[in-house]
Amino acid sequence: MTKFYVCTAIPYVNDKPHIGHAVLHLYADVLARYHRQLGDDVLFSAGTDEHGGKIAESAEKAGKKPQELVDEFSASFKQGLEKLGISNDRFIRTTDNGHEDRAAIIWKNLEKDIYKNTYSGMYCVGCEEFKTSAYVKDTNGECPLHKRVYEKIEEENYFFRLSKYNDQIKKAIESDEFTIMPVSRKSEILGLLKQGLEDISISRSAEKISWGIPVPGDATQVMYVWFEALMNYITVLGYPEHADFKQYWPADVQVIGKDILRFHAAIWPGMLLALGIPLPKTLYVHGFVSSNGQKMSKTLGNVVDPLEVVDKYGLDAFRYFFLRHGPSSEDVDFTWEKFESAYNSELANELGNAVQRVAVMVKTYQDGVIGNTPESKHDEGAYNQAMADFRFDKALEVVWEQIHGLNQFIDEEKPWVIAKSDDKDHLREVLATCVSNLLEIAELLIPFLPDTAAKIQAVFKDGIVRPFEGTLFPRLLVSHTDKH
RNA sequence: GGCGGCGUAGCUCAGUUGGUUAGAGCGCAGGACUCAUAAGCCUGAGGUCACAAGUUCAAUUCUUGUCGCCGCUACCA
Repeated sequence: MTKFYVCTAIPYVNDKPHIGHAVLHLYADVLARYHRQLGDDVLFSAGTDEHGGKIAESAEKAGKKPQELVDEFSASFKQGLEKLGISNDRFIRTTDNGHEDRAAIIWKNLEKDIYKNTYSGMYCVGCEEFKTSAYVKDTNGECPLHKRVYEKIEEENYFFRLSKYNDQIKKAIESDEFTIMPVSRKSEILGLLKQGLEDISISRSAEKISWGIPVPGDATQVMYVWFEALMNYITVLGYPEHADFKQYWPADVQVIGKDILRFHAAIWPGMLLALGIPLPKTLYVHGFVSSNGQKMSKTLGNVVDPLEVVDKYGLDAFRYFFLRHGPSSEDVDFTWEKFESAYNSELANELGNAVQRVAVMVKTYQDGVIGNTPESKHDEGAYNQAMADFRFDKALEVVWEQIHGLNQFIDEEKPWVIAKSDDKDHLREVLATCVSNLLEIAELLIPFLPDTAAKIQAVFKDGIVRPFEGTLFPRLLVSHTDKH
């Protein structure tokens, strides 16, 4: 049995989950479901990143202990995943004992490439990152992402000899031994590697940032949160000794957002090389979700809550929109107008209505009896290729072509005309063909719209049409007005 | 400043290893039908393929330049 290990970046939990997190997990979920359907031994891991100064700060503001704060936020992330139908097998928290213990082991195993040095620089607590002097100057001394002034920090830190692995990483990426998708991201990181990676600071003074995993053997330092968070992809498998690690590593796909490419395509592979374990096979990098072409932000007031969409239109409609209209471009643009248009024309009119018209005809003309369904097998090459390329939009396009084909078939055959003749056999044959088409479509939809696929199967499965309550994707009558 | 990408029908995009009529979806218009969630099906609409120059028998597709947009990165000779 082929194994398939997919893991998502673990969100930093100093705020509630947003639509970007939803999309991240959605893509990984589709891969997981697709590979389960193929019969692979799938492990899908997600989780939350919970240490660092920013969380300590948020906790203080909220008058809570860091642990309380991350317990709350982590729980809301976990709950969010459930509501989005994310089928992750594991949920790791970087405050789990298992992760903390194993992070210490990893640190020890990396020690040949760790050294102490004095670091001095401008630091943004928001980014948890030191900034170059040029960048500081460019941004007028204030982080544009977090709207906060940089702090000058000078301290002794541990450093990781990342520069040592520059060429190995580059080679692995160039040769696609470590594949980065889409290709534009591959060239982006190769550009960076061409300039050469510098060693990175991987610890912080425990005095300043106490909310972190202690550096083994040095109580004055805690691990830099990013350095330690990256380890989750193997600590969740029980690195180094657990059977799961041997079974599932290397990851077949790691799914991340474009903002953290550098950590996953440079630092993380450097760590793995230093540990002497294989690199992930593929890194899939997705874009952001914009709204009307603009970045979603609280100040603009255009933030869309994924759960609001799910509550209003249903889970599968949410999944559909981002899978069909997402991965084709750098960023997916969400507007209620676009969403509703896709919902009505593609889900309600084309798919939902096709299911309805077939079900009703079988019921009306044949008392619900379908009879023997012929084998329906379209060429799924394009679909599978699209899945291999992470082009979920293209895969769905293939499915929708098939839906269109079914609607065409119905219009050409005109079962309602046949029904008026005496040719019962022909009618039965035509309708059975429609049903087998729908069952095949349902099969293809399983990774994308699991509930819808199950509903379609439930209606047509056993040779008779089972009544189903309600409507698959009821048409929306009222149009939502987008606020600007 | 460096590296990379983009600019194609009203909108979102695909495509051309250079060559008679440049494609899809949405939107729009028209048509035939009625099983269905007033859904579905069919047809059509004709865009200087950013601009300029160059290479070529021939460029939207190659080269260079200009303008505009975006991503990464940096201040180095």
